[in-house]
Amino acid sequence: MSKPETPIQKKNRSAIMNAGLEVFSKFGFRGSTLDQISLESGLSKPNILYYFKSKEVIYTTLLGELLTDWLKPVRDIDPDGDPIAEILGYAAHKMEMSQNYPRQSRLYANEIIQGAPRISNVLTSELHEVVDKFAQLIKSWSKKGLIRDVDPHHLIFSIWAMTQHYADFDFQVRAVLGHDDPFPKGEKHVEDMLRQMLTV
Amino acid sequence: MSKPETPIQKKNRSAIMNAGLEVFSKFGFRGSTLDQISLESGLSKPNILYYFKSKEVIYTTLLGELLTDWLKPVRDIDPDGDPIAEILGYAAHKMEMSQNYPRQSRLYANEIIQGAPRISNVLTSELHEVVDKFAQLIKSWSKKGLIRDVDPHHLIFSIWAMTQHYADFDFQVRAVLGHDDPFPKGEKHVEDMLRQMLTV
DNA sequence: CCATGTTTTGACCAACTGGTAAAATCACGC
DNA sequence: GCGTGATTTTACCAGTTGGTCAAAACATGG
Repeated sequence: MSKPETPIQKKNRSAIMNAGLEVFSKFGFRGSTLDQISLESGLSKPNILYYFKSKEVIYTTLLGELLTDWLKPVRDIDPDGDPIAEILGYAAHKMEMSQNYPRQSRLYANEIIQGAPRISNVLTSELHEVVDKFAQLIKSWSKKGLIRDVDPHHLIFSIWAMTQHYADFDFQVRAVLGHDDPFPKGEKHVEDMLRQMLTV
Repeated sequence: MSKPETPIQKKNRSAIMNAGLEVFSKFGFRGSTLDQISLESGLSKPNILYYFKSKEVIYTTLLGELLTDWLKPVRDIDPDGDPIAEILGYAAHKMEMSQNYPRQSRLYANEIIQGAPRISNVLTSELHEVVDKFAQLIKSWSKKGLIRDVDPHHLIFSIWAMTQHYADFDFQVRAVLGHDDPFPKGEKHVEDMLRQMLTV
């Protein structure tokens, strides 16, 4: 029914989304202003509000899109695949996301640090559920002796932490490394780390 | 010369520091207001500015204290100690800091996510230097065959990431775990992970 | 209990904030 | 090239923000 989107709408909406991501990922919801988004997108403030009815709607739209992308790769893990390949594949995927979409990662980090005021329900329902399922799968792999005996939840936290670190703390990582690019080596390191942890 | 601090100054300054930490760690510099700090500390806004000349001074004072605490445990690593014990000890220390001082960790995370506008010089000088020294030490341990051959810088990133995750993403961790307390198990997991990674 | 320095408050300000309303401009099918 | 709806702008508003200032209240040693 609802949406025959004109090309100009498509263009402007996406410009706002992009500018919003840029600004919100740096300063969080409270620290960001419509003027910043206006400057970044090249659209006037009232024009932005013509496409999104409030600052909050821009923010929550971004968060919504993000959560979908965030949960998908967990759901895509194949219970019948090779355990170590599946887990390493998931980590590699997250690593690519950190490399190619660091702003999304920082937006998410900002939201969680604040106490996830706008997505706490998703965390306690959808995320909780999806992660529990993954954790059970890991447990079952352990029991079958296909991987080392590990705490599944904390293993998942480690994967998130290590991979997202390259996006969220990008600035620090580069400051410490100097001119050395973080990525090829970081990816190998994370893979190595997980393989050591999981190989029986 | 300068500072015979009266008890009342001491009390109020520390109340402001504490309130500032509470607020800034949640909302970052831009997202925080003096009114919030005023409410949190119980001091009126002009009274706060009587003790610190601006919002920025409160923030940078907090960051300064933080960086000292942050760098100290890296400097305390004993080059002549047992390699695995030293590295695991450092990780355990960071883990305790995440448990006992999560707000500091989140304040720092917020600053880095923003691109570290107020501490980039410290990162590229002091932190860079301290970390390089630690990395060299790790490298030398590897060469002597005392630990596995690992990328020292990325190992350090992993330790930071895994440990700080429990502070920065506390909300998510608890949402995923439900009622299960993150800490005793998280600590064991991180230790296990690092031991597997480092043991030859 | 007074004098002096310290601490706190109330009143205020200019800049910025998210958002509105209506008029002006534009795009496009006819 | 015209009319209609989509888009953009201009002008504006009320609330919030960081910060100032002078006066008031307080503390404390003599």
